[in-house]
Amino acid sequence: MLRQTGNQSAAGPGSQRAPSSVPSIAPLFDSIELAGVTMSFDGNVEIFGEGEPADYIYKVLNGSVRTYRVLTDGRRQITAFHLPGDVFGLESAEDHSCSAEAISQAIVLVVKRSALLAAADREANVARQLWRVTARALRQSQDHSMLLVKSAQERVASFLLEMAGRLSGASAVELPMTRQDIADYLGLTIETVSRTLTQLQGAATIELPASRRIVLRNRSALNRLDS
Amino acid sequence: MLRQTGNQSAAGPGSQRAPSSVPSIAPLFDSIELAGVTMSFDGNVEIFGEGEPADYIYKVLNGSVRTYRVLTDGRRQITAFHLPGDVFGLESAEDHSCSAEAISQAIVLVVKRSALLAAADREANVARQLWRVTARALRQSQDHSMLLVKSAQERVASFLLEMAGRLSGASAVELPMTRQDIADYLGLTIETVSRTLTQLQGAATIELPASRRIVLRNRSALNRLDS
DNA sequence: CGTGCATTTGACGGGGCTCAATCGCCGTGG
DNA sequence: CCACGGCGATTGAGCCCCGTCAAATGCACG
Repeated sequence: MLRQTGNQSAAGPGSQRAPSSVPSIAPLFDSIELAGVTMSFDGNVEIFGEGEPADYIYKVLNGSVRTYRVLTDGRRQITAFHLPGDVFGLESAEDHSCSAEAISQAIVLVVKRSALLAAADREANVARQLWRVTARALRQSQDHSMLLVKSAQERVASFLLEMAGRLSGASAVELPMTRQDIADYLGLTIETVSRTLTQLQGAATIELPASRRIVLRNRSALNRLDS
Repeated sequence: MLRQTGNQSAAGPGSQRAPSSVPSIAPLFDSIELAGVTMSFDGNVEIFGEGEPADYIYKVLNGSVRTYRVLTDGRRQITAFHLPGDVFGLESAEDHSCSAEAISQAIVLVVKRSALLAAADREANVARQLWRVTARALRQSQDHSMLLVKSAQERVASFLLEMAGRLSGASAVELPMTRQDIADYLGLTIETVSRTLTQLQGAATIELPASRRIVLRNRSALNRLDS
């Protein structure tokens, strides 16, 4: 198993190379022999930084990744969580508009942007996939904007439903991220997130066997809050 | 001058056709003879609705357009304002993820989605432009998300700077939208928007000769608030 | 068992929302 | 020319949700 840790920022494929052929399943990365390189990042290690040249495009194979921006006063806003199968880092501009960090240990497929764009020029199918993935990210970003204007209860309920849908789809969720991550994603404080969760637990809407583990007891109540 | 008003929703090019050749300047729409159709919409008239099939892609030639979503409880969140030159309605999915309305009278270039996608399949250059425009919209959506976690003062300051940059770039701005539009864009109430503006006027940061007209007196103070 | 970090819980204050009244602008008609 | 009505915008009063500050609890690891 390959492992590349402590690799700070501006992560192009470094010394460790993947065992050549990676069975890429994603629509964007198959049909082309872009055979990227896989890299592994420890938790809280930067994958790329805001403002850095966007020379690579990434796909989560394992683990989870957060992309975020930092305001001048230090507040951090997480723009998206990326789970296995998700593509991130697609920028049309030269530079990344946000930073990316592994949440816990994550294995990521890395593809040279120039190679992908060249392939897109050659094969219309690749170009179409590239556009679809970007358009889907746009829709998700808009979904996220909708979150940010709701009440704390609505934001937390929406978040739980989103995560339950993306991780397993079952009613038991093993969250990969901390309360601080959740708070920065929802535009709340950790205290408000925590209080809202215990409040939902008190209403028998959810159950909290462990801080990272959440069981959805009453999905319709959550959907009602989702508004 | 062509004019097509009261055209409710699901707006495909209707009976009125443009005087054939439209000098399209936008990167996305030139280099192809997609010679779309221009349509005119009165203020507050729907151009397309959320959930409707996304059969067309649009570009503002004149006037301004808002795209928005409505939450189940009736709250409206404006996702973006589209000014002359802006492209909107690009969806990879079959259906529109939001609704679009003209703010005041607006003239819009309409291009069949299938034609644009076919052209993208034939010409790599078109495909690249399509991707670039979508990626830029993604970045703008993320910028918008950053707005929504700031304080009221910061949101209004950011909004004024954004609009000043997009309309003219000068320090005098003639806003096309109402206070309600601004509030729904910033995730605030009209009262808070209004109070914040008068507050900024009191601090000699801006001037309000008319409710729609705003003069930026102290740009650096606004930048400081923008945080 | 002790240390460190994440999470929870509590008390309190303030920023923005709600409800309501007033103002200002503009078009219409007497 | 002015009165009136309608609508958008402003202003005021009160309250509540959520942020802030602080302390306690739980949990993993040495």
